[in-house]
Amino acid sequence: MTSKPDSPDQKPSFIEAVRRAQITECAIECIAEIGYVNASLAKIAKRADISTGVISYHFASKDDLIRAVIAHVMDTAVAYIQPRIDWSNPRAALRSGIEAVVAYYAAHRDYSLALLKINLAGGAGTPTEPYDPEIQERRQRVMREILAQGQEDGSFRPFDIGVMVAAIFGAFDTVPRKVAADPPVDLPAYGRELAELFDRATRAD
Amino acid sequence: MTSKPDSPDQKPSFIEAVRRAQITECAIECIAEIGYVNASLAKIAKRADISTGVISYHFASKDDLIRAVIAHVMDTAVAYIQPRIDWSNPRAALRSGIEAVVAYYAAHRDYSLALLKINLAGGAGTPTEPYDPEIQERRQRVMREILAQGQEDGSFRPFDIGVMVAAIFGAFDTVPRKVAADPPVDLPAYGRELAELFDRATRAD
Amino acid sequence: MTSKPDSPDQKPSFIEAVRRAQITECAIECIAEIGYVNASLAKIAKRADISTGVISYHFASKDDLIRAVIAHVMDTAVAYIQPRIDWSNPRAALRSGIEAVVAYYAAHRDYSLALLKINLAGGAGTPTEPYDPEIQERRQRVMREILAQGQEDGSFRPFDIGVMVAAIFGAFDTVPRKVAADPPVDLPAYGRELAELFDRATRAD
Amino acid sequence: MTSKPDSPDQKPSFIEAVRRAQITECAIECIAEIGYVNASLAKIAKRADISTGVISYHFASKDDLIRAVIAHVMDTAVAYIQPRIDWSNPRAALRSGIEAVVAYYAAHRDYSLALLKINLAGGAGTPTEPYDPEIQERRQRVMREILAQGQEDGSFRPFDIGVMVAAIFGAFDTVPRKVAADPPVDLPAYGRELAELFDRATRAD
DNA sequence: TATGAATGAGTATTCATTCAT
DNA sequence: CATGAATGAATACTCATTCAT
Repeated sequence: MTSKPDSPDQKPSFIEAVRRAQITECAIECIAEIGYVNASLAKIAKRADISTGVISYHFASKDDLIRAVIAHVMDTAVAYIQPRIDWSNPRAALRSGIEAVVAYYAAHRDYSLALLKINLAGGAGTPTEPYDPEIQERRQRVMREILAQGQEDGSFRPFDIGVMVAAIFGAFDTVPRKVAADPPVDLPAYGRELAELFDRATRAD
Repeated sequence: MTSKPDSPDQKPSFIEAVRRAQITECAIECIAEIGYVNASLAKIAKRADISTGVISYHFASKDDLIRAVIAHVMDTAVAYIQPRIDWSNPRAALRSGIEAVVAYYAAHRDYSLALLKINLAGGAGTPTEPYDPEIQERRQRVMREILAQGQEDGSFRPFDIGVMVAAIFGAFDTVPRKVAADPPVDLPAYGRELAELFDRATRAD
Repeated sequence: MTSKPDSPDQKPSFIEAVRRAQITECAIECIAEIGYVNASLAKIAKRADISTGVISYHFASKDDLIRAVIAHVMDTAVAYIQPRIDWSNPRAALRSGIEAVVAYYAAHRDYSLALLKINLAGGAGTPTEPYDPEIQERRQRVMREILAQGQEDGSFRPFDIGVMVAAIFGAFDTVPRKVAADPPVDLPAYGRELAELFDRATRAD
Repeated sequence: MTSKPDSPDQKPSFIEAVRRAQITECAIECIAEIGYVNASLAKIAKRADISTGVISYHFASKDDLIRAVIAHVMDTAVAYIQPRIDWSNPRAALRSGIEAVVAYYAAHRDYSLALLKINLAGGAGTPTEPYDPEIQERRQRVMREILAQGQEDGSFRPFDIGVMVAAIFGAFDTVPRKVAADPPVDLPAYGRELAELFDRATRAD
């Protein structure tokens, strides 16, 4: 749905895939480092040591590239986080989920930083919406499920799920800035702190 | 370091102040509406119904203007929030503080939205820092004090203050997006939910 | 209807008018010389010895500039041709009209050449339509009137007016290529030949 | 001077000829449909469902391809029109010639449209000449002969042959735009009108 | 032969900034 | 003080062409 071959889905051709991956990676680094605004195709190309035309050759537009970036980040995030969630009960799921996200952010600082910056750059035109609202939805879906389950089985108190999810992801968005902070932050501890924080914020009684 | 180059720091001159205020205000509206990226000096000037040269005359650079925007937003925020904090005890201070911030965001949607967008656009060059780290510091100072007091007098449990502050402000940053959400969000309720959330997250026992 | 000031119609400001005229003139020369396709803003700017930004400053877009070119050519053409038409009777009107058009083309070779090239460059998207069908309409209106009058009063035979007008303007479009031909063409004679041609083609009997 | 650089002018090789024909055909369609300007090699290649490199392999340059297009159109035109000319006398030849050309245009709308658009796009550099003056010469040769014969045997009045030929072809160039006009034009009638027009314009007395 | 990947110049347009008036 | 005009660099994107495979 992203790329250029209009003859629907032939074969992405090995080198094509490699190039796209390389460009996507460089774009992520660029955005993380200098911001979404300043990450021009020229700068991304220079970082990849290719000509700008190459990017246009492999991606239909800058928007197409950005969507590839988002997709890549989301995919790796899901792959990393999903198996780390302990589904034995909602409280455990929440704690492990939060810690997994922080761990992922710690492991892929550029990825999460890039995603954050893209999401807040402004997007289509509507002032309040992030780059792609559907992306936000996908990000939050699992967390929403955990909270709903916990309220159902009585392990969580009756709070507004939308507010809680927003707060949790608001907290997540602070992580990238901490990753390379000086002095360095103990990220596993950061994750545990957040887990404790939201466990207390959500649990019954 | 800010404005007029020639006369070192003589008289801010009435008209000077008025113009700066007018331009600052228009810049805020512009940034909130069309995003930091798209808020060019030309567009800001058009909104203020002045020529672009006027902006350059009163502000040394676009960066200078943005700093003025930040300063203005911060000042009004402090003026709004400060007197709304109930200092009778730390827990009351935290709750009232959180609700005051949300109320401020609700009342000055453009201000907070602009600030948020500026902070995430990429900034000076350092990868992890927002547009101006000192600004962030100022924003968080009061909240930090409240938490410290509460831990001292035993009304708060022993958590990492840095993490808690980050989480609280992460939650704050979600508010602007909710302000103009469709369907509209009940913002006082949103503030109360957040207050309850962080009260539970912080209180002793 | 053409230009940039959105505050509807203040004052075109002397220098503004001068610049627009200069740029329009250079655009005409460029298009006439190297073709509509190759007449990039950069080349037009170079010919005017200004930076490309100046063009963008005075014209909202390239399309806007082209429309200004068309309008300018049309205006001068009407001003030149209109008073040269002898309205004493349809046959005289047709002959004088044709000769006036050829004379205009001879006098303003670049203008007519530019118009011709613009009209055939392809325009909006529809394959058969010229750049702006309405322009074509305006060009042909007077000639259409003359022919209709002549058919009414019996001085012209009953032919299809649309075909005749097309043929006449088809003949006009050949003039620019003759203007600078080598060996040079006797243009007044060319005009007289065409007048004779279409007089015979149209007259009764 | 045209294609393959290495083997001077050995064997055009069957597949070579086929490919060239295919590409030429697609180029014509492209130019007719989206205009000479927009008909990039990439788009032509896409239409032919081949890679862009193939075009560059079979044609030395885009210019070379365009010349092939012109040649192909000219060849088919001659093949179509030539046998339809009634040579019994000059007036019959003129009428039948004109109707044959219009008929050809009607039958091969894309061909004539493409030729027209190429000729007016700007060409080599000389301002007044169409893409290839020699082509124009070839187009007009037969018509020129007919007119000369008619003047010799007294069936045509003494007019300037150059002017008359120009007018006739000027009229021809209006046909492609009529072909796909909305509402549709009755083209045989159009041809008959033009024939009548130029018969009256040329005949003696 | 044919391909798809790559290049580098070129496209229109926007931008922050400067400066004479 | 303010303006409008001008600049030159930067923007995303397209193009004809080349070349290793």
